Amino acid sequence: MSTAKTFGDSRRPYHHGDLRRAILTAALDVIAADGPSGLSLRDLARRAGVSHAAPAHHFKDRTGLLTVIAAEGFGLLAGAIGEAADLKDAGVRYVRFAREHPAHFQVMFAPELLREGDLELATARALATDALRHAVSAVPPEGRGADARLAGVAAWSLAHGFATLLLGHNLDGAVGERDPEEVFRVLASMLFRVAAD
Amino acid sequence: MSTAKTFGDSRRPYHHGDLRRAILTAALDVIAADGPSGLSLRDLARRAGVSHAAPAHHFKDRTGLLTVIAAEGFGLLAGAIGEAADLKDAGVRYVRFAREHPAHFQVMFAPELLREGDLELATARALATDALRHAVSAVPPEGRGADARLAGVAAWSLAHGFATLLLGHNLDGAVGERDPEEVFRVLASMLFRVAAD
DNA sequence: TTCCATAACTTGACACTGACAAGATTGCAC
DNA sequence: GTGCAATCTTGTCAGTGTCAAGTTATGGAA
Repeated sequence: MSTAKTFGDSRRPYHHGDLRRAILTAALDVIAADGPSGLSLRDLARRAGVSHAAPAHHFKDRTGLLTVIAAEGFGLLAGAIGEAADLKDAGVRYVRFAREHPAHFQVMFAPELLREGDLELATARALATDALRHAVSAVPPEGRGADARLAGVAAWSLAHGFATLLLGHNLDGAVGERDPEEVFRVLASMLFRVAAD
Repeated sequence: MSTAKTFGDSRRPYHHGDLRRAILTAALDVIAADGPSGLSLRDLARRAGVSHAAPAHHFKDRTGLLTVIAAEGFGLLAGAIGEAADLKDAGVRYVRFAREHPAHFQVMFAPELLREGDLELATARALATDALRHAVSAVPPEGRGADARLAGVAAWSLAHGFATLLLGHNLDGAVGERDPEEVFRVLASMLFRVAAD
């Protein structure tokens, strides 16, 4: 009933309660700070106050943990892009997602760290690409040149490159004090002049 | 005189001869195949047929090895972009560089794996950014909107995003059988209509 | 309420890794 | 030739991922 499962002593309960989420959030912190290479399951276990083998029960592997994070990321991204008004807005939301969820973003595009066959990952990724495809289809044909598919590739490349360079601090000088989203709006306008501002 | 320094026996010589380069190329192979996370100094030592601590003498660290690779990459990239005729060509060369040197490319933009204070890295990176800046300045003002700096950011973002997504096999479906460089040319044309083909 | 199947977690072990220290071997300048 | 510095080896340590086997709690059926 009370918070302490065991008698009123100082020992922590045998069951953590929400270890899975605790490890996930700790992992996101570590990745955002030091990248996926700085991640250690044993370190996450220590942060959560559990034994070194506890994480394996929830995620099987280091790869399993990262795969869950990637799938979660694609789900979040799909939700964000799904609400976009037009393609430029989708790009802005893509950049916003990368800035708000840098750990997810990094892991999502590090295929060598993921269990590529994972079902949840595949479905979440499909959701995100569908959302992108839908945003592309909303652009009037005269605004996107001959090939609609290439317009999508262009938009994705621009947003992805901008987000990646931003997270890697490669644009600190160029962006300066300006809001990165506003800067990206300018770039997007260069790409699709029809759907301007 | 002969290739075998020691008597005609089967034992390898104490000195490798070109261990530094041997380890570098082995590292590039591993990274291209499995990413930087798949890199192990001991594995590289085994491939080169030397003891496990030999690599440390040439690169100090795992970080040191990766920093050398990144610096080499920026040097190669600067050389490639420096020969570009215009900004679109610079973008094409950027994409070509990423495809021809995927290991370099990955490491160059993984700052958490690098010794950021390293001098050779800083100078090589400065060379590359200068080459990019120069390519941007060659675009006529009416072709690049108000801010020249933003035109550079747009071009860099587009090329970087396209290259990154390409290496991650995120564009396999969209590019199909076409030559990626030709596809990128189309994307670049969308960005800068003035400097069209 | 009792009981038990199962989920959640621990303990222990093994092979592997990066890093450091100290010693052995070799080439090269003088 | 001789000495010195660069190159490479051997040995060791702490840290990591992963597996196997045991311990503890939980939830539902009887």
